[in-house]
Amino acid sequence: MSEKISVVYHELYDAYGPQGWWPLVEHDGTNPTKTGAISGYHVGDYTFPRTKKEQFEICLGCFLTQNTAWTSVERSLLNLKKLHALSPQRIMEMDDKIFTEAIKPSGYHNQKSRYIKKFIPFFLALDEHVPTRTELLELLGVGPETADSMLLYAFKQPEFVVDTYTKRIFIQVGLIREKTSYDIVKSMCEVALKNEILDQDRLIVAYQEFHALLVEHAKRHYSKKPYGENCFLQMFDDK
DNA sequence: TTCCAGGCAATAC
DNA sequence: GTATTGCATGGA
Repeated sequence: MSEKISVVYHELYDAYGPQGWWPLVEHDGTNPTKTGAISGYHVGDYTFPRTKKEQFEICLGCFLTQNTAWTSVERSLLNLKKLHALSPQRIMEMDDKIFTEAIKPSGYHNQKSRYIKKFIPFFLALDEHVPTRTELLELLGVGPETADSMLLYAFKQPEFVVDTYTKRIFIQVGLIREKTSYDIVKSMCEVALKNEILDQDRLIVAYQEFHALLVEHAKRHYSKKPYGENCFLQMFDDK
């Protein structure tokens, strides 16, 4: 099973190349091969986030992208940028209604606004401390995917991110069943990559790329039914 | 018009 | 413990 996941990772990497996640609005890099991308991807540069502000922007994106297309999230982030409100301090100073209005394009804005306003004191209190997964999961609006996304992309911790796309692809190629739990899928991916990548920093990069690659592949072949049309991964469906 | 998007909390069984 | 349901905008 580990071997098969590894094959999936390498097939996707060969097909699409490095993805440059997590996108940042203030970074002007692009990846023209990416579906639905406007800007902000930093392909091949794994030095991000380089500041607390960039780290915060990633956390913000983790909330905003819950069940929402990234293009919509980007619209919200650009609204905030225009208001000079891409920092935790500025958002706390802002009127709730103005903040909520700014993130309206990404949907569920009333709940996401509350989640983020409650998250900010937690974020500021961290200072240089890296939060644990458990600490994050205790926060309102932070479930397993949001926690892992923050840990992997904002805090550079070796925590694999599973999303609906990941499960959809894995079901199609016969790796899991419909009801396989989040934690099981996460663990399967982590074990598979740990087996072949011993260096910690490279492992984190591989986690980052694998998740991004699964999203990219799913956007192309698993967004509309029937899922998996023209998906080249199914050719490796032999074990 | 209908379906879907880089989920989560609250509630029901 | 697992299964539903509400949350909401914007694009295909």
